[in-house]
Amino acid sequence: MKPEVEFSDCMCLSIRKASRNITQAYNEEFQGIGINITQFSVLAILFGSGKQTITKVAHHLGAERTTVTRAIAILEKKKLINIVLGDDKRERLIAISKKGTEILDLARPRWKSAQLKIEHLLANQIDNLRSNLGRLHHL
Amino acid sequence: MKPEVEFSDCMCLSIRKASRNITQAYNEEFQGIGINITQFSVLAILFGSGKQTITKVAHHLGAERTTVTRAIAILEKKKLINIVLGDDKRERLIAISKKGTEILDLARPRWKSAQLKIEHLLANQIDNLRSNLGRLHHL
DNA sequence: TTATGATAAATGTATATACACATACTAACT
DNA sequence: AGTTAGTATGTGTATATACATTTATCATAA
Repeated sequence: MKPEVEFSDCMCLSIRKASRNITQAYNEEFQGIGINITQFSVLAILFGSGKQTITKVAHHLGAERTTVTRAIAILEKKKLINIVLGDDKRERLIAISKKGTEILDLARPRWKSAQLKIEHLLANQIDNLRSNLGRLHHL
Repeated sequence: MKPEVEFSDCMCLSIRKASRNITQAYNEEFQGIGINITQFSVLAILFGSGKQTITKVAHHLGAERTTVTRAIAILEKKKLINIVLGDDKRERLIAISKKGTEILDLARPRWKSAQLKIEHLLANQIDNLRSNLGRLHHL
């Protein structure tokens, strides 16, 4: 009765598929706002935690630093952030701009709408899912 | 007692982070094999379900068609697949090659090892997680 | 002060992802 | 046959992701 591990059960496939689905769902909500969920995430962190280095933003997001570097470049091009050199001149300190705050205000209810759809879909399973996703950080 | 929806609870962030973690875990197992988990997925589908169009591979993976087009191009460059025109000349039929089968054989135990690590980590929660990820396909 | 090791960040390269658009072919209707 | 709608795929562009390497700066020991 040994349970065979089947490729069709690949957890990597499952989670990547779910990740694509969710990302698209959020991005659909953001249609016409001028930012996507990735950019929203960065702006929300900057708004909530204030001016900080790219490395710290990456930690907040749980993302690779160089990935965040590229995201920051996009936000800079869109004038949604301001960048200044730190006292430590290796650092670049990133802060949300006025325009960034305005767009963030526009985007917040869209985010909430997407989030509520998922919470509704998952109903009582949401904390469970969150907890299980959390375990995967220990890989 | 209204539960406020907080950005720190963003499901999109959680799942994308988990997706990155898992993908990296699988890819670490694949070190030195010459393929990554994405390529493994495509080869495994071709091996299991035989020669088929790009569109069908995309359906199997639950991925965007054009994403699969790019993945197929990489596998072709690596000589891990063979491509022939279908009777319907719009179609390109993709089949795993001899070299592809050999690498798949090498990769299978690596995949299983990564998969077992996750199943072990999640223990009795695995079916639960799978089921919850499945629900997200209805977005 | 200089040499050295550590840290912050950028860049090069490859791949993953999505969407809009273009192309080629098929099928079906007239 | 000619038109037209639908289908399979490719390509352009933008962004996301990861890893290796490089550059600039800082901190510290000699």
